Amino acid sequence: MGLTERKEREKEEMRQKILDAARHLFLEVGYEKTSIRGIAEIIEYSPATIYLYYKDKNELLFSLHEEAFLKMMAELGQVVSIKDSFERLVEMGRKYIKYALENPEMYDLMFIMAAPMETLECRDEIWEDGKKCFGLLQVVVDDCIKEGYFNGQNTETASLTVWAYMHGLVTIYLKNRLNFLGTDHQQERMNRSFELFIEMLKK
Amino acid sequence: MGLTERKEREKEEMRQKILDAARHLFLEVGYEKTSIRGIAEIIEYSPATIYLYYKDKNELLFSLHEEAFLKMMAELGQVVSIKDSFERLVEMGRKYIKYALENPEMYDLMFIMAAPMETLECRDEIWEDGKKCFGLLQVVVDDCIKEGYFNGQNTETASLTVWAYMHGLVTIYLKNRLNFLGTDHQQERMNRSFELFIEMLKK
DNA sequence: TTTTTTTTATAAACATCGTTTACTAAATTT
DNA sequence: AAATTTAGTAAACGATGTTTATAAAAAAAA
Repeated sequence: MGLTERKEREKEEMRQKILDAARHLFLEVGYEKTSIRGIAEIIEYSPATIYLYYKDKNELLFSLHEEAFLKMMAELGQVVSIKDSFERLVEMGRKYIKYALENPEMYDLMFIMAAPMETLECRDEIWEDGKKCFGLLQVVVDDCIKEGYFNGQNTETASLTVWAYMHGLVTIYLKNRLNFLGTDHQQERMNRSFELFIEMLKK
Repeated sequence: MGLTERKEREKEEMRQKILDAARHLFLEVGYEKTSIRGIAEIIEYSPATIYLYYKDKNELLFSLHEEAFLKMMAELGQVVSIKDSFERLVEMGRKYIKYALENPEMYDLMFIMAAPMETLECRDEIWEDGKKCFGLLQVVVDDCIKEGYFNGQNTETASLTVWAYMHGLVTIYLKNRLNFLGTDHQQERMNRSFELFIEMLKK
């Protein structure tokens, strides 16, 4: 009779409403200051209500982290239009850096924070978002391998190596560990390093 | 009359006592559960007393992070005995991985957490520990460059590239972002990647 | 040796936080 | 219309880092 459907829809709307508030706070004031109480205030419900829609804060953060992956993958996916395989990989790297630097809080959530991973562990699921995103990289790396790059290494190893470098580069910067080099020109130094890495990949 | 000296010594002893308790809790139950109250209980003083010796929790974590750097640098420094420059760099990489995997909480404190860096920012000092540690790497990389590696790149760029890769590799693993590959054999996959990276450095 | 002053320590409180419990009011089913 | 399920909340619980007012101990000055 369409009643359970309406209920289901309303429930989903409420979840979305909570998520919107969470995202807003997260981007506005950062992770540290994003509280359940703060979210509750924005949506004008009591804090306890949030627990009717999300098991705990970790689950909420996990949902946010899923959203962030969708956005990042949409941006990384744009490189399909590039014909040359290696140039496709290079551009993907650039877009990865761009995303990380423009969305530092989300990047943290996706690849550093423990919270979202903990919801997976207690249900022992696999990390689907990470797997899919890594898959995106693997496809491009595989194309490069077919053209003779990475001298015949297997796709997974080569992809992991590229990812590790990219991730290391952006997190060193985002977590302010590049401060001992002057506070200026840090991004220039990153670019130089990125170009060297690209050269190394060319073998 | 040696009185101020004794006072100074006692003050330093108390700071050390607090630091010992903090380190103990940190290694025992992890960062998340290390609280000022917990530290106070161990040393059998009131929580407020700790604030007579450390400005805030960040400063305490900063002291811990300094200790961790001393230990890491002692371990990385062992490679001086290796004659061949490139092999010295490789071994340094292995030791870096080893340290990170054996001291995950301390590694987090040194290179990921915001807290210790914040004590620097409010006094706008430079990050001496990071600078020194990076210097250790630079010396080894520079020796490699002199022997023709990194085809004539400048030392800083080459060092940053190596560090970024190493840091990325260990943090992806430590922060459980390698879980989508089976929960087993993760360290094997890291080793394969490390070896590929070494090959890439050989140009 | 008193008396004053400085240092050291703390109990209690403040303002947060994530989360749970007991309860009410509204919506739905019978 | 009565019984039952659902949605929402106020208040509390047990934490957290930190500050303030106050007391006790130690050192300096008288």
